[in-house]
Amino acid sequence: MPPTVRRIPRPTAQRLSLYLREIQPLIAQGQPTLSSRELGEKLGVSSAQVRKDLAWVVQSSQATEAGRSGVGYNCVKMNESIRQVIGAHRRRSTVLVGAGNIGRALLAYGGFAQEGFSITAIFDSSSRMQGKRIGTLMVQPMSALRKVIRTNRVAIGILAVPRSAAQNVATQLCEAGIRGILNFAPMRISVTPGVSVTNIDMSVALEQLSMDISIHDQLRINSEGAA
Amino acid sequence: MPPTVRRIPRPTAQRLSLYLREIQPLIAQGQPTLSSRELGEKLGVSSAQVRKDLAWVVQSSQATEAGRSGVGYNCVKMNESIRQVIGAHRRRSTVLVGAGNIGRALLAYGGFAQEGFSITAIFDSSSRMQGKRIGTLMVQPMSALRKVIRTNRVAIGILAVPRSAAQNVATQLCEAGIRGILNFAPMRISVTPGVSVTNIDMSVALEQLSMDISIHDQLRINSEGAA
DNA sequence: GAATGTGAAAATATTCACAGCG
DNA sequence: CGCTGTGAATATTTTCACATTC
Repeated sequence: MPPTVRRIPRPTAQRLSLYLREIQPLIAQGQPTLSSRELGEKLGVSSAQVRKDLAWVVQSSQATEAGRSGVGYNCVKMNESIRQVIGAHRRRSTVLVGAGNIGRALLAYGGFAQEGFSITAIFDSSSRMQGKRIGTLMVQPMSALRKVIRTNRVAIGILAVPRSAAQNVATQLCEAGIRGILNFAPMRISVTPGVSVTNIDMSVALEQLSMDISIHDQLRINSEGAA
Repeated sequence: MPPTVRRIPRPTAQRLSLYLREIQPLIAQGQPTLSSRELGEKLGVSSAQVRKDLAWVVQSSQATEAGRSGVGYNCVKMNESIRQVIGAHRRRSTVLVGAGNIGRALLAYGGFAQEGFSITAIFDSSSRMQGKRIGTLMVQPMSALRKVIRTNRVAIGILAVPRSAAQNVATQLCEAGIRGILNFAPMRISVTPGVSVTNIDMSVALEQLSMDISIHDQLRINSEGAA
């Protein structure tokens, strides 16, 4: 039996995306290598952390070559290996459900295409939206969802509908055989086993920030009192 | 000397927002109490975890009363205590910089007001947007930013501008004395010490999801191979 | 010298399990 | 009973520190 292949740690996984975004511009400007210290400083992460993370990448991607002592990591190689681990080495097609502001913001951002994700189709339940063009895509009725996902083997559904509709749409996505859902609705959705969900929840983020501010305040008060 | 008051753990902090959202509808329907098991099941968290988290809330908020054995937690009391810990017990005023799709999505969502956050003003550097009304607010020029933040003691800046403008605006927010920034730009921003930042990064989220899907695939393959 | 790669140590976070309360 | 509160045990993640390589 192989010695229990441990899964990639979640915090590591999150940082890999950040590394990717730092590395890419460097490749564009032709920088050949990058040290763990340099990369870490850009992101406020310790160099040891970067090396541990990249060690996971090398292991998981079965890359032939890793970093070089005294030199650093090869930017191009690292980019490829990280993208392979992330699963962004081949394009993943997505559908967007909900043609409201969030949906349009995503389309406008566009950085996705560069990262290997492409939006295949847009759906909206409102007949007012249907048939409208957003960018190069036409908004389709929900009735077309299942077929589009099946025939294009769409992996990811982006759920950008109001809370009240979210669970219903999530269920439809699951039934159509989606593999993962990026959920912008401010609620937990339940899905078929085997379907992954990532939540982007602006209320939670705002409250997190508020809490950080409160904590900061308390530290300030404490240190003033102590000093 | 007090026995080193440990800071609230970050994962706990994130879950508190989720607890809040589950509790609020229950209060509205008049449910008096909630057990850690019930709350945990709604969110896929163990009951022990919920109790540990709520123990932090009780400690940090210096609440007089906590849960009751055999009964559960008082919904109303818990709501108040959590909001106090989060710093949402009194309204925090925010400004929105960037009147694009993300900004409008935030305004349209509106759930913030209910949670104790209110958007005081909107700014945009484009003269095309300036003077336009979005909801009840008028888009103001960047030149007004500093004064509005100072005079209204605005705590939070929501940064919804393109990547290229993000660092510049962040710096302006810091100089105006902002306490925290909710950053939607797909990059790390650097800020004055003492200013908190929370990032909402859609690329990172999408890649996280992609990775989860890949991992799922591998498990499937492995277990098929093993079986 | 400058950097990687990595065990070992430390710090954090989660789960267990049970005494004790209502 | 059912449920909280919490130490103790476990698991996970980060940091340290150093032998090793270029």
